Amino acid sequence: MKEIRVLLVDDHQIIIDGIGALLNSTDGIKLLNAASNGKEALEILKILSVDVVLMDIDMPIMNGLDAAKQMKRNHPDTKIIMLSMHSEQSMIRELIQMGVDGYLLKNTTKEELVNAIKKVNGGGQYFSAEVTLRLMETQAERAQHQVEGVELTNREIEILKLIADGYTNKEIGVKLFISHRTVDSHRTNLMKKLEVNNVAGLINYAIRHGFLT
Amino acid sequence: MKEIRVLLVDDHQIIIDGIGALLNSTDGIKLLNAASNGKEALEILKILSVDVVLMDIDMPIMNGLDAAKQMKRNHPDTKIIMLSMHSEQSMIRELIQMGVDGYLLKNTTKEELVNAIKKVNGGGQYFSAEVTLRLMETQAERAQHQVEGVELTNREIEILKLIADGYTNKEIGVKLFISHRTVDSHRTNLMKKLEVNNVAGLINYAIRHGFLT
DNA sequence: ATCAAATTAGGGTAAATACCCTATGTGATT
DNA sequence: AATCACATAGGGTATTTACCCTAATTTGAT
Repeated sequence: MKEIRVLLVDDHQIIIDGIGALLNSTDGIKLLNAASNGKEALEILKILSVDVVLMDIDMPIMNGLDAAKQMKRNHPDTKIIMLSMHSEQSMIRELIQMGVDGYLLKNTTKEELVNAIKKVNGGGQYFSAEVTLRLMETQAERAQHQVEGVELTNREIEILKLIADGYTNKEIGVKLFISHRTVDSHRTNLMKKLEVNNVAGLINYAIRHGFLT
Repeated sequence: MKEIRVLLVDDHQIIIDGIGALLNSTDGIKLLNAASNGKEALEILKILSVDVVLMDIDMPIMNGLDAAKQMKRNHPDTKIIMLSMHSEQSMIRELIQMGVDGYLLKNTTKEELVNAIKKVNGGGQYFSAEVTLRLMETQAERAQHQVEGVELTNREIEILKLIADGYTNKEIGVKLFISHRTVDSHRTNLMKKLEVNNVAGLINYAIRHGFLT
């Protein structure tokens, strides 16, 4: 039987080493190069033939979300499993709509990981039980702000980071040499785009999308 | 030469499996049971003799910070290496003052990990280069709110979570059947305890200490 | 039984945010 | 030339937060 060619994408070297050690001792799975962010992963996909991409969501330079989007466009046959260290409630729906084939939460075991890789390689989907649960809960309870396809401008991201760092509009204005009213405008636009209505919502978004180190 | 007995503490099963696979293939290191939170780890320490504890900071039930504090009190000979997935700026000083023997950031390699374990087992300290750098930067630039030995009450933690979820004082009051002025009192106390002065600071604390799933 | 901590709650005020609105300049695209 | 996205900025207002203060009640521990 042909080996499943797996590309590992994670900015945590220790996880690459760890999962690498796990998968290399598994028959039927061949681990290719590892990439430390989405951009690198896309470069590798241009060169190598990959069956399954195992990718973290939170990464610098290019996050897993954007990377998955591009991969599905350029390499529709390559399967993608997202491996998330947090449990991002609202993002899961977006990923599924995007066509991601699997989603594993942090408390995955070696067995589940191997199982998931084999399943998606065979054309199936694999979502851990916790994800499925959370999905239904999201559907039922929450107003589920999906915020699909939202794009923030550079200035907005810059200001979002400063808000998350605890600076007030006035302080941000001084820092960026603009009026605090302008900062307020950006803040309002951010909240409208992200469908939240206070600073807590903004920060939660910033965290989920890796704007905070 | 005697093997180094290592206890792994992490709530991410995949990391336990991964690092487990790494360390089991390393001569001179014997991996004991793994624990998924600080409380479990302390239970294991009561029973087994452990040379080095390798522990994540963000964990449910009992986080790495509190666990390390207790370990240093009850088992002063056991060495502790903190393994952090984020890069928490302000926490590092606190850990060092607490007597933690090593601190590794997420982008650690297998080599560095093994190196660190051997070094602290021999009575030394090991801090990754990035940590040292960040430490000096913290010392120079930031106001470095250390917040050492701060303890939050159950009610405070409950309210902190709700604030981080984006609820206003009024909404929290309705939820908990108390006056919004009481919520404000708790909010004020939280900010005083944590030495921050707005909701962003509170949320950042909540995240660093794993109060947010 | 007593004491300390936790939780409750309010008075008062200044600052900041949230949320409407309009409007201008700039640079890229068509 | 016209359009559009972006960044800029202000008017106005209601709400919320931040930060002082005091104080009563509850709860748990010695």
